[in-house]
Amino acid sequence: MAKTRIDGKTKAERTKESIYLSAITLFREKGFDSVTVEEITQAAGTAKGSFYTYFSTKSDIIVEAFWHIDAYYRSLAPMVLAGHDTADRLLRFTEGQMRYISNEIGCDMLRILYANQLLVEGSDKVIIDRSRFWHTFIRDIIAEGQQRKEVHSRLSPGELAIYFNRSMRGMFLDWNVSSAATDLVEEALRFCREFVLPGMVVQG
Amino acid sequence: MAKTRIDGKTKAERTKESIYLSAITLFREKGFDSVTVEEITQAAGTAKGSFYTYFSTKSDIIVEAFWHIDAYYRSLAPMVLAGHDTADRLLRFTEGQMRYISNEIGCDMLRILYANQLLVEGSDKVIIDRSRFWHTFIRDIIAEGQQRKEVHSRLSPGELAIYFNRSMRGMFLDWNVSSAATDLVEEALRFCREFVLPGMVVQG
DNA sequence: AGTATACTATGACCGCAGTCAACTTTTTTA
DNA sequence: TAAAAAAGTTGACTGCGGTCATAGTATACT
Repeated sequence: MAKTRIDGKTKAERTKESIYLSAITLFREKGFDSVTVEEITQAAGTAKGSFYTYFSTKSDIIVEAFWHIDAYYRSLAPMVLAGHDTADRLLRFTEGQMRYISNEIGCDMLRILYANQLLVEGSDKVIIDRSRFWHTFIRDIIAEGQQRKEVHSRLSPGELAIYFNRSMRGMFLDWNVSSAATDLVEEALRFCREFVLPGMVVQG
Repeated sequence: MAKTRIDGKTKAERTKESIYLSAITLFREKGFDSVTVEEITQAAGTAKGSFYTYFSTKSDIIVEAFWHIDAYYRSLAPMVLAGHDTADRLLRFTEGQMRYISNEIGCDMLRILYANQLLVEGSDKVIIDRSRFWHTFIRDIIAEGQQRKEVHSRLSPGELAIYFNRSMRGMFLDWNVSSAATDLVEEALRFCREFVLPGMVVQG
């Protein structure tokens, strides 16, 4: 007998989703640190122990949320690909990304994500995963750039994508450690345009 | 009346140092997570509460240790400045730095440091502090490079130093999140030589 | 010296993330 | 459909980082 489904979801799926949604809502309302796991499960109508059936740490909620961000990045694709050359495309993507992170995600959630990725071993490393759209999209833009002779080819597209995204992670880190003291979009575009891109794109 | 000193140190200084040394020793022996604050203070011959008279979190011990690292970076200066051009110098510094971090500090301590800098607000942000030798030394190398026309001058030396070091923080982050899956020295030199420097130094 | 003031030390206590053994419900097996 | 196995649920419990009121001890003041 197949699993009983309500609204197309098994009981487990519904419990997990309920916990996830309660958590996200509470984090937004009160901030990560001011929410307890007990509070989350109470809001979700279940017991504390159930949280750990579906998530291995409190911050895993945020990791889960970041796996979903690719959907947003995908939605940027048309606007990004409308850029007339590789540098323009990478700048467009960066602008969209930074705007989303600083406006929708926020410094605090990014902070928790990065700390999780550093401290929690064995968890999926969403920030460096190469199967994410963030990576493959940048890689494909670079690959096309190389074909157009707009990007140097001392390195493969995959490697260049890793290095480009690594630089952006450095940007995120600095922004976070400085407690969002600067405007992320502005600062990232400058960093990208003046520092990162000149080494990638042919000429300037 | 001046403070009573023993071995040139006040009582407070001796207590703090004793706690610091016990902590560092225990972290090395058992790893950060397996050491409790109580254990540290016991080894230091004092009470748990005293730890928080001198340090505001357990990980502050590691932050303290990182302020001292500049002494090591300083010792690298002659070897670095023997480099025949700016790119060579930056590579030499990077090699020394990465070798030190991966051999002497280790992935785990770096992990704790970065997590601390992300999570603990109000603490001194040692990883991005611009008065540190790490920053000023790189800045000065770049400034000389600009005078020699080896480095482009779209950006000031200070800004270029921030961007260069930001890239290295991205490197540290990736290395850490991947749990030191690659050789830091090798990977950082490649990243630096093939990706970061080409955008800074004139020509290639 | 004797008192006031600042600095230093203490450990019981608190809050919360994370664990776990017992329990309930669902699914599979026969 | 009944028994066995697996999946999901529970909340009391543990361990530890961090706090705080209290106590102790130096230094400064008169």
